[in-house]
Amino acid sequence: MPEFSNSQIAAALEELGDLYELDGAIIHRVVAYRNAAKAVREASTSVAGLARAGRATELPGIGATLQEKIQALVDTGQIPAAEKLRAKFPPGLVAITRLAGLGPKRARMLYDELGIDSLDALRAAIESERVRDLRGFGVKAEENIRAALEAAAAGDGGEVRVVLDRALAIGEPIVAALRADPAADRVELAGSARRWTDSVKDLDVIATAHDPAALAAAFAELGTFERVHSSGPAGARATTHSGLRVDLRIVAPEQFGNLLQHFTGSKQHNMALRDMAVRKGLHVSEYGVLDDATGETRTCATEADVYALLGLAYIEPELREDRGELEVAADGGAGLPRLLEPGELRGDLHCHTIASDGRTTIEKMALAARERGLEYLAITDHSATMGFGNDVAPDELRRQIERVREANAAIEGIELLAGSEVNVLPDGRLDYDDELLAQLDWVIASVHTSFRMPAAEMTARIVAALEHPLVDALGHPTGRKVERRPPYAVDMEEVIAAAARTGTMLEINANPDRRDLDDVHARAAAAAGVPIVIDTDAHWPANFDVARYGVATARRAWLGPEQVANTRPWPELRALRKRARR
DNA sequence: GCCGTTTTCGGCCCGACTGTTTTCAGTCG
Repeated sequence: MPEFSNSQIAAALEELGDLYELDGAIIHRVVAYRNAAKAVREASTSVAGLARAGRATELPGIGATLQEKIQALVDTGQIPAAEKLRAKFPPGLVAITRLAGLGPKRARMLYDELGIDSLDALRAAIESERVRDLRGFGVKAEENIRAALEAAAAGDGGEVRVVLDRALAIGEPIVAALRADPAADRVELAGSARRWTDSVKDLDVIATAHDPAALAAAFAELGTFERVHSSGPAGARATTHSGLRVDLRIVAPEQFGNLLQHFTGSKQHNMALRDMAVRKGLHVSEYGVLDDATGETRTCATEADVYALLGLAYIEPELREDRGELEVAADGGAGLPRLLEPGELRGDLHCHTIASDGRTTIEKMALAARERGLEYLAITDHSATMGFGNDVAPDELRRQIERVREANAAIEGIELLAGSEVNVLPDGRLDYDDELLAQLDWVIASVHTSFRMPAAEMTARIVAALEHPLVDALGHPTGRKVERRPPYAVDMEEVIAAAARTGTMLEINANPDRRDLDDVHARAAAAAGVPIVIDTDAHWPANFDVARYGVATARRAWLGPEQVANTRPWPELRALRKRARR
């Protein structure tokens, strides 16, 4: 029986929740499965291992029943209840619940009354106008289902998420323009963009204004939009030329804190927050906080007031994911981390030049890094077996080391380090020999080939690289690309344990398309005592500006400056490398 | 199905919108 990963267990629990929902279970039971799936997905250790030891109940939202079901899954490969329900409901039924406007209740009605068990069967029923006669449906419902089916067939039925840098490239200028408008008072980007998630579905902007209608009109007239759906004193709603939906909400100043808190989310954070509030007789919404004791609704001009009113310490937006932040904030807030700030990174340990697939010279990269206030920069072109740009064969690397030393002597104000991003071969070996690696100041090992190896082999391959005495850090550890490519199959718990054991650092690659380690893994790695490095992987001078996405991932991982190695001056960081500690 | 400085049983976030209904269920965020 191959080991189940946390994400596989989480997917099984999600599916079981969906099946119970179709089966008509009370919603709280369904929600319990979804909460459990979230807890499993975000757990910092192997849930399969926990379940086998009978300890999965240590995770929030997992009790005796779910412990038993997870144990059955990891021991036998299946959950009996899921097998039974799968036999009861055809897989096409779940596809129907995914259509816009249709949920489990209505899908079940279609199945029970008309035998509709697939999208094709649903389409046929719509064509023959049989759906309109069902209780709770009508002609309008048929029209909406027809549109949802067409949207699904055209491929735009699914959720389209935009990687954060593209979304901010749209959202930040909108906020700047609105702030500059004479009608505006306060303007803030809210939503998941404010929490710096990897990608977003839409943008939410929250504002106060002394002339709301004028601000909404100014918003509607920005050249950014292909279409403005609505505009009035309460706000406006529009879609950009690139298809991103942007909502502007304008609110009275005394309610600004409530609205900003609500629309910053996350949904999970807000649900847990409201649940905590209810226990104190308080009811939180975007409009205020209703107190059962007085029957009055209090409004808040700032978010800090909202949290204070609930007896909570202020929680930074990046932490609002219901990953334990509320419990810590309720306990006085001393357990909330002092998060890393962008200006605290002193160096960058991963960039490329024309020696491999970068687009400019060592000198130009050095000047760009210095301009951004960095004290040191490692030049880490790809190693010999890479197909990117010019291969850096061993002799070429020797010349590159010389070039770095010369540039370092010529350029004041920044220390240049000779490094390499060395490929980890499928068998775990590196493609330079140790004599050459030992001449480098900094060695990053990365996987760039054979992504589809089985998990056990990939894990062994990466662990072998971590055990190499001259590997200082592992680059983009899971190989994922945000919204484009899932991580390769690898046991990250084992990788993190190996990094901790060997004293190898793990990278948060700041490229917004990577952000790898992700927030969950970075938090687990830091908790295991692994030093984190945040690198831009810059291929061009302007790429150094992506550092903020790496900082954001670190903040979402609860990291402070002491856990991020490149907040230290180079002499201190140099001494942290395992080769210096032997 | 989970959980408890109200509770081991009886709760479980809140509001908007839609379309179908004669007062509300289902879906969505």
